[in-house]
Amino acid sequence: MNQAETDGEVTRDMPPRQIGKIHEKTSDDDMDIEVVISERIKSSILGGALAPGLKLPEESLSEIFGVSRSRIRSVLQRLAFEDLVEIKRNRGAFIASPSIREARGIFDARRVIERVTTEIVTRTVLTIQLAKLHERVKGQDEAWKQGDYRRGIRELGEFHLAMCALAHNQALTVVLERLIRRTSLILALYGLPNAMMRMPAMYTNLLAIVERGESLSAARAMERCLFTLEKDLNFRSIFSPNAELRDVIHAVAPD
Amino acid sequence: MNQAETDGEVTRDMPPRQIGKIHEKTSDDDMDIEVVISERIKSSILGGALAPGLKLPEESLSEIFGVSRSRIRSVLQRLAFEDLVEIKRNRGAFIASPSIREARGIFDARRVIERVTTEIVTRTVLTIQLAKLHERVKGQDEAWKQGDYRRGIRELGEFHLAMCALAHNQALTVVLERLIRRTSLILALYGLPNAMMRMPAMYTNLLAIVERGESLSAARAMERCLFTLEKDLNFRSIFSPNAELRDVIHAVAPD
DNA sequence: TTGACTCAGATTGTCAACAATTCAAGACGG
DNA sequence: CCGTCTTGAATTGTTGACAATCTGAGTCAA
Repeated sequence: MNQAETDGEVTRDMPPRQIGKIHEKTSDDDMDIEVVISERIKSSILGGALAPGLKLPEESLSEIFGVSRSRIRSVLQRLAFEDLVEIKRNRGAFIASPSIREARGIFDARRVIERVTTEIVTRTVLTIQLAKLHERVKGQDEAWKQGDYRRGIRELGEFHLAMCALAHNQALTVVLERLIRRTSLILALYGLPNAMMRMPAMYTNLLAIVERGESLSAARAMERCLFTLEKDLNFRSIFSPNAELRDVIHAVAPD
Repeated sequence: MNQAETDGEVTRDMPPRQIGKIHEKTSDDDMDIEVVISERIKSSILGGALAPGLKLPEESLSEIFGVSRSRIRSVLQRLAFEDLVEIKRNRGAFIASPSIREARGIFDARRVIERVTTEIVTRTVLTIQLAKLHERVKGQDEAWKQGDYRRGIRELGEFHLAMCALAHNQALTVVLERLIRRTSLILALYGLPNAMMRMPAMYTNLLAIVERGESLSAARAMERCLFTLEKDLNFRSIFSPNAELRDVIHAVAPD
């Protein structure tokens, strides 16, 4: 998130008000090419199209996206900071492959954080503010039913993030965001679609408890959601090991 | 931490055992120059020698350290991910200047996490494992008394990190590490040396409670430590605004 | 056959020149 | 005097060429 601020238009200091015409292209959809590429690769990884440990050669990517290698290099650097790829010195970038142990640790950490935030939210939030969360659950449900695994994972992550955001602690939200990214990768690599379909019901239940204001119970319900997600991981997923990078990435529609 | 793994010797895959002579310079203290530069700048910032918001021009740094601009560029990128500097597109890198609001958020987040980890540690740790923590407190005490502010802050951070590490949750430790880095910056910029001198006593007290195994009480003591740190911030510290970058950075001994 | 060495081919790391952007100072008209 | 536009120096962004490094196949002796 920190890095996301430094590129694109967020950083641009807007003048307090428009005084005459300043520049011609004030409305930039100039969206940074590096962000686009990075999102594209991220989608491919999170869509489960790329096997963990797969190498991402700079030149292949630079040809695929039609930009110079240095640009790709910068993108890979960014993805490395997001823990989606792993850069080994003089050897290149590879799709990250989180271990079982690491996955367990991530879920442990999330339970610690989300237990607390859920409790806070339950005590402070107004029912109307939960509308967004209900939407996420609905979106997630649709996604699973349509077999859109990638969207399902995204909606699931955004549900948790939105919930945390209601606790109004910026630092915790940033921290959780990182953990959620990592979780999304884990789900993409090792999650079981069938198991996922049971999640929306659990989230609906969680929201009902939140609305009733039962904070401790809500915290426990959140913990159960996370336990369920963790329980249904399968660390022996199969990937097609020799798929062509170009085909795989092109096959994934940009978000 | 993720990034720290990708440079230096950690990444190098050592052969399972030495078979004859492989390379001549097996013992490399070849330590990556970028790491050195990055540590140097970090020291200057955390030593409080550089004012928040100060610009870090690529060329000045490249002259100071005698390396090409691209190297500096990469270093600044890394420091940006560590939240020590802020990179604004087309405008360069600046020393980060966290706001009051942000500082409060950081401490809130840390209380949530460290409350739990302290409780876990108190329930599971053996007294002998606390030796390292006692050392940190001692080191911190010495540092404050000698007026070595930078070391004091470092020891303080490492105390908290070491405590968290005893809870054996890798993911939480990584997350806390980030928050501690940010806290160190905040203390360097806005902390009051006099107020800091009271900390070692508080930590000693905390450790005593941990040793007695009173987990809830320990968690509360940890919270009090964090509250005290937060309370004694002074957001109007004065910096010498026109110090020469070269002098300031050279004046700081590398760690 | 095994293990150590050698040597291309491929891939990543680094650099220095060039292009694009920002920022501050000055000119200009109202 | 205020706001706008112009201009140019300073700074950052980008590129393509070159250097350093890794990998793996092939060679050779034991």
